[in-house]
Formats: sequence, structure tokens, C-alpha cells
Amino acid sequence: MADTEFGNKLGTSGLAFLPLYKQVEKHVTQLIVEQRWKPGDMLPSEFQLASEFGVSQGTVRKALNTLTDEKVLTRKQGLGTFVAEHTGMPALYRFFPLVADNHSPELPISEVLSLTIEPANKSIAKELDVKAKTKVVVLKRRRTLNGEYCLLEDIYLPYSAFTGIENEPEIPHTLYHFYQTNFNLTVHKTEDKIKAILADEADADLLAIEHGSPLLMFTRSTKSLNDQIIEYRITRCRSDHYHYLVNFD
Amino acid sequence: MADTEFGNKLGTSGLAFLPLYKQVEKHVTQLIVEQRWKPGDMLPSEFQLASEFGVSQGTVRKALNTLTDEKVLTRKQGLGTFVAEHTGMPALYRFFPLVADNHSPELPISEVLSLTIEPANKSIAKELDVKAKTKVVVLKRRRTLNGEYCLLEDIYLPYSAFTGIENEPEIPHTLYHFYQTNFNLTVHKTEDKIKAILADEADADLLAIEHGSPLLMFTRSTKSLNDQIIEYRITRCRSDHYHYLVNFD
DNA sequence: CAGTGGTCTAGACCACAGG
DNA sequence: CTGTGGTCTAGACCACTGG
Repeated sequence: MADTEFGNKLGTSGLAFLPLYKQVEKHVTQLIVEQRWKPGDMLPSEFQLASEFGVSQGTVRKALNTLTDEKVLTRKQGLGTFVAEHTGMPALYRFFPLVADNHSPELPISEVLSLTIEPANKSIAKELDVKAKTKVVVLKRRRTLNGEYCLLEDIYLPYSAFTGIENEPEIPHTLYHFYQTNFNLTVHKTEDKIKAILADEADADLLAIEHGSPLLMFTRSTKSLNDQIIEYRITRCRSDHYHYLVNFD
Repeated sequence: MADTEFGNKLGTSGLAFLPLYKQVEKHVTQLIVEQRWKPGDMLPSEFQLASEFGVSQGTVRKALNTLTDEKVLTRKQGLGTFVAEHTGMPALYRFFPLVADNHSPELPISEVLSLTIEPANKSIAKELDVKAKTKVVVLKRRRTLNGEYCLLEDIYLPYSAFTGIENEPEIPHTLYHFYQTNFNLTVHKTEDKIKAILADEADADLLAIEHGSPLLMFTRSTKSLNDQIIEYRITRCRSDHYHYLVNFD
């Protein structure tokens, strides 16, 4: 095998002197972003990728395992390596940390209250990392859990990444899967900032609770595989029968 | 090297047919729990451990890297592998997710309101996984952040694991480090359940806020390295100038 | 300089899935 | 049966630390 400093076939252009396994990670991620491999597709075997990239199988393995830990890929012994899909229960609850206090949870039902396209105000523009007055999609939803109104969401999306969303016949309940299949945007990381607030009149009416009830408010910033901010949302949520669950380890 | 089915020197007693690297993980963790290696100590090199355990260096490496990811160990190239200590800024904020909205945070100041030893009521006993009426330590604290009262904590500890705590001259601000150094209990995982509530009169008085203000309430269950529940705490916290920060990825 | 962890390789064998 | 990922080994070389 060509054993020169650049004996591999990865895009080592530029000055990125990263370890080979990191280069493999980036390269594989890039190929997914470019849709060479789509969600659900099976990747070539470790040996095939190794020869394709000009590195050893162990190096490919290390990269694929890291991406599996990050939930970009899924691997099954005897089957193969696949591009992760945001489908199924585990993926559903991965970014939905609301848990019923006692009984087992139903699936949440989402109800679209409005969908408009507006110029971003300063605050939203900053959160989405776009210029002020850029067109953004504003989606307001209400979710029902165990038969009662549970939470309200104001969702902001950069229109440039979601062009045509206003023509979609229906906005499904599972938004992140929808982003992935219809706009090739895979959610990779989210950050929630949580506060306690009192319900204002509008929210209280929509949730059918008393004005002044305590609500959890969390603002979420969501990044895609290629580290672009693709969503900002503000959620208000009653927590008398549910809690927001966080694990540190 | 002895290449029999049990050619290694790990305690493969019982019926635990785990991969070697998992056995190494468990074994190393156990040695830390038993204080053969104390926080801050340097472990033997990978090759020394490999020969000690009767496995290859690569297998030891895999186990040590996993434990490093779990923050049980820290590794530094050229230096060695060390048992992690709950000291320094990163460890301080690892389990303290409260962040000031705008300005950079001060270190939190803790004030002990009371420390008593009581028989556990049913609810606390269940949370600590002990029998009802078992003796538990009840520690109440108030924390100040950026010059204002910020949060109240009711902390419950199983007395059997914290015997003698009532004779400690002082309870330091950094509780988890205190558990580690004085009681050989290293915090490994926590789980927070978050709700929004209204401040009752007692809490409002202690926080110098109005009765009925919204507060974040989180109940935390904490496990040590050997998976025992070592703490249960109920925190009430104002969130008008701070937020609780959560990352999913 | 010697000793440590970090990267990379090559190859053996096992466990599992599907035809 | 073949092909996949999972485990384990052995060894080479690099990068960093401290004396």
C-alpha cells in the first residue's frame, strides 16, 4: 500500500492535519449530508470503505463506532452499517424529554395552530444566525398528552432551508423526521434553556388552564449534521402531570 | 501466553460471560471503589495492567478509554492515567446546570440552613432505596448566585453511608467533592426531574421573593460508582435571571 | 533521555443474520 | 453457506511529558 504521508484517498486538501479516523468521520458525515447515502441506506462494509479511503479496517471501524455513538449511524452485527433514521420510538423520545409522572405515556398528538412566513425580527434572526428581516417560517403548535392540552410551541425555521414548506399538504407530528425526509436536514444536537414562568392569558386559554399557573418554558436551538442552526423553538408546557427528564453521566 | 478459555487473571467467577474489555472495566472500577487506587492516583501503564490482567494492551486501552468517557478516569498523553477527582471548574459545573442569562457566572455560595438526622418517611425511603424509618441525613441549604438568593435544596443521604457527618466541622460548598474525599463516594450519574411550581410562603421568605412566584423544582437522584443511590435532593430555584441548560446529542 | 498514552496497521477468530 | 460487525491480539511508530 502507498505508505507516503498522504497515501490515503481522503480529501486532505487544506491544512487539516487531523488523525485519519477523524478524517474518515468527517468524510462519511459529508457523504451523508450530500445524500450519497440516504437515511436507512446500508453503507459498504468496513473493508470496502477501508480500501476506498486507503486506510486500514481498524481505522474505519473507530470512525464508524464514534458516529454510531453520536447516533449518525446504526450498526447491527451480521447485518451492516446504516444511516440512522429519525423514526421509531427511541428516536421519537431522544429529543422529547417529557415524561408522565406515573402512568405510561401515550404518543403525543400535535395540532398545527398556524403556519406563516414572516421577516425575522432581531431576536429570532440572532437565534437562527441569519440577517434581520430574512424570511423565516413560523409554526405554532399545540400538543396533547394523555388527553389534555400539554404544551404550546412556537417554532422558527430559516425559510432558505425549508423552501416550499407552505405547500406541504400536511405537517406531520414527528417534525424531526419530517425535516429529514423532506428537506434533507438531520437533527444532530439540541440545546434547551429551561425556565419557570407564569402562564399569560393567551397561553392559559389555549391550554385550558388558569391564568397565572406555573409553566415550564424551554427555548431550544437545534443544529443539523453540518452544524447549521435549523430550528429555534420556544415551548411552554404545563408540568403538573409530567416532568422534564435529564440524565447527567 | 496461556490461551485457554480462562487464560486471563480477571475474576471470571460466577456466570458473567462478558467481553474481556467489559470485565476489565468492571475490575478497574471495583479497584477504585475498594480504594486500591484513590482519586488523583496514577494507574499502572497499559502494558503493566495488560500483563497483570492477562489480556492484551489493546483490550486494556479500550476499557480505559470507555472509563475516561464516563469521567471515571482522566488520561494525559505523556503523563499517565489517573482516577478522576471532583475538583476544578469542569467537575463543578458537570452536575450544576444553572447558567446566568447574560453575564458570566460567579461561583455559587452555599449556606447550610440545617443538618439533622431523622428516620426516613415512606417517600424518602423509597427514593433512597432503603427501608422506611432508616436513619437519613437531612441537609437544607440556600445558595446565592451573583449576589441574590437563588435556590433552596433539601438533601437526603442514607446515614449508613455517611456515618459521622454530623461531627464534620464544616460542610463545604462543593458537596460532591466532599462525598468523594470524606466518604469515598464518587458521584457517577444523576437524574433530574424538572417541574415548574409556585413558591410557597416558606420558600418565598427564604429566597426573598414574592409568594406565588414561579420556581423551577427539580428532584435529583444520584448514584455512586457502584450504582448505589447515595443522595436524593429536592431543589427549588428561581429562574428569572438564570436558566437550566441541557444538551442532547 | 525513558516512559507514557495516541494512532495505525494486519490478521485471527467469534457471533449473528439471511438466503 | 457467505458476509457482516464484534472481540482480541501483536507490534510499529508518533507525540507529549518530565527529568
